[in-house]
Order: sequence, then C-alpha cells, then structure tokens
Amino acid sequence: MSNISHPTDCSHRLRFRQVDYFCAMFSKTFGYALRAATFVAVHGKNGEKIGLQELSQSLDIPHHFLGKIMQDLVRHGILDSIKGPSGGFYANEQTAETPLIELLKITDGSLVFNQCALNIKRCNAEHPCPLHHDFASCRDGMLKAMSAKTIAVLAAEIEEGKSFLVR
Amino acid sequence: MSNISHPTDCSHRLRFRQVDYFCAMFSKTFGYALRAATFVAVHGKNGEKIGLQELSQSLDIPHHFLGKIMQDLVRHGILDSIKGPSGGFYANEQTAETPLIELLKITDGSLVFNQCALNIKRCNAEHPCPLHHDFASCRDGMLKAMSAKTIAVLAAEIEEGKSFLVR
DNA sequence: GGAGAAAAAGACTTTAAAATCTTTTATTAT
DNA sequence: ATAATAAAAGATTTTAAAGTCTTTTTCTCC
Ligand code: FES
Ligand code: FES
Repeated sequence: MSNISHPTDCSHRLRFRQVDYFCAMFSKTFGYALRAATFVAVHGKNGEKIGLQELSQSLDIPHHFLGKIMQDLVRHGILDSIKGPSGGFYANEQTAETPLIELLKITDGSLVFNQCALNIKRCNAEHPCPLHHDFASCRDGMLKAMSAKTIAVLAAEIEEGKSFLVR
Repeated sequence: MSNISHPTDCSHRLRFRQVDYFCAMFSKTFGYALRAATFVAVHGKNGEKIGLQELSQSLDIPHHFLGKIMQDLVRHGILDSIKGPSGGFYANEQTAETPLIELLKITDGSLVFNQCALNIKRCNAEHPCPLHHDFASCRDGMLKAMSAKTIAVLAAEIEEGKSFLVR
C-alpha cells in the first residue's frame, strides 16, 4: 500500500534528523548528568573520590563536556568536589536523595514537562492538539517516575545488576 | 530541602536548552507536517486546493520551511500538489488513510522509537538503562497511538472541535 | 615554596535543525 | 505568446546543542 522508505537521493532535499538524535525526549546533557551522578553514587561511597578521567572513560562521555556538567551539579549541591591531586567528585548527603526530576530541571530547565508534542504554543488540556491525550499520559507517566525515583534508587538497581549505565 | 532554581548568573556557564525546545520528543518538522497535512485533509476535501500562503498563515508556520516539508509529503504521495495560479496542495486517496507513524518516519526517520532515553548505545530490554522500563512503556504507548491513528481520525476530531491545530 | 595533579573556567569549533532568501519550473488566464 | 501565479528547488543564514581546546585556580606532596 504505502511505501515508507526514503527515496535514495536526498541530497537536494530537506535533511532529516540524524540517527543518534532521534526521539530525544531529553538532552544528551541530561543523560550524561544522570549517568555520571549515579556512577559517583555507586562507586564513590564513604567519601571516595572519582576523577573526571575515570568518569568520562568509564561512561564514554567527552571529558571536558562532562567537566562542565559536573561543575553544574556541584554548584547545585548534588555532588561535592575537591581540586588538586587526589581530588575528584564524591557523594554528599544530598546526592542519594536527589530525585531525577531535579537533575532534569538542572540540565533541561523547569518547563520540560509542559511542552506540546506538536509545538503548539502551550500544551493545554482545554485546547488540546491532536496528540495531547496520548502524549500527556505518556509524559505524566515519565514525570511521575522521575519524581518518585532518586539517584539512590538507580544506584541500587545498578548494584543489583538490574540496569546499566553504559553501552 | 533542595533548591531547584537556577542561580541567576549563568552567563559564564553551560547554556541550557532554550524554552521552546524543551522536551522535544519529535522534531518541529514533524509537528508542522502533521498539522499541515491534517489542515489539508479538513479544508481540502473534494480536490479543493490549499495554497502555501494560506497554510503557513493559518498554522503560523514559516512559509518556505513549510514549502520544503510539503514537497516532501507530495514526493512520498501523502498529498498531491499542482503549480501555477489556482495551484496548491490537495488530498488524494492516500491522505486520509495515512497513519501518523508514517508521517513521523518521513520527517524524523525510521528509528524514532528505538532510541534510549539516556542515549546509551542501543535501547535494549535485556541490557536496560535505569530509565528503560518507564520510558519504553511511555514510548510504546505513543507508538501504538500513532500506528492506529490516521490523518482521517485527526481530521474528524478537528471538525468536531475536539482538538486544534493552532495556538 | 616549587612541581605536579585535578577541577574550574572560558574561548572556540562543529553539527544539525530551523529559518530565510533567491531562482527556476509549471500552470493558468489574457 | 505573454504575464502572473504558485509550487519546486536551491543556496544561504541563524540558532542551539554538543564537543574540543586552552588557561587558570586550587590542592597535595616533596
Ligand atoms: S497540546 Fe499538544 S501535547 Fe498538549
Ligand atoms: S535502554 Fe535506555 S530507554 Fe531503553
């Protein structure tokens, strides 16, 4: 019936979204932040410090880009850091208790869960776009999960081998 | 407990995602394509033609950008068009029956529903990231809805005043 | 206090999406 | 035929995210 495949010669046409950017509900920055914070929570208990080098290599995240993200987490008090030799990042009292939604607000801003799937001006149940009901329920499920889960929850899953931070 | 608000002076730091790009599950291109195709399905019955001018003004979409998107829909047979005075875009046999997922594949590619929320290499239930189960169910709900709904379904909703294509 | 290590900071580059602007082609009407 | 109109095509610019590179600051150890 309908042939969905792209015609082969696309050079003169609209360029399409590139493969690894598809369906990005969240920024890469958020993924990096979440994975790095969880890594520190898992491997940096009892004040053990994790260096940027180790973090970026273990998680396969660009070193300096991760550096900026980590700075930002430290500024927001999610983690602590110390400079100098034998310095690095380590968990503080707040780390484990941080809900994922807070990380998301830091990296992607506070309006993340208020946007219309079709980019209509405002997402609004009284003036819904055609995808609103489907999208809103999907989105609200994520919001609920990310409000309920903390870094400690993820760290526990990682330690039990139920989920993974890399590859 | 935790203070989520951004510190005020961000100038020297990471730049955050800008407001109207937050939480973009789909590209703007997809939103434009879906709204325009549905508009044509609603207002262009019986071979009535809709010009780019009217489309872009009615839907508040940049004229030439929409032009490229429409070209692409025509190329894929979702709509037909005719040049010249009294030309424009109009619905064909396929228009109404097109499932939304097909539009999405045209604008955002075919891998849209296979990406990990955290940008881990591959989304995989056997090797899940910490957000996999929450995200996969959300994503699968959208996939299901978008496979089931056609442009005709949206057009009917619009005509009944149950949903809206603009503002 | 000097050397080395590591985070912090800042400047810069790259990439892709989105948007704009210009030219060409096809169609209609005079 | 010619002019007008509108889609098609294309080249170019803008914007934001992502990524890279360099310099500065802070800390440790000798
Ligand atoms: S209005 Fe579009 S998702 Fe809510
Ligand atoms: S592995 Fe991350 S969403 Fe599936």
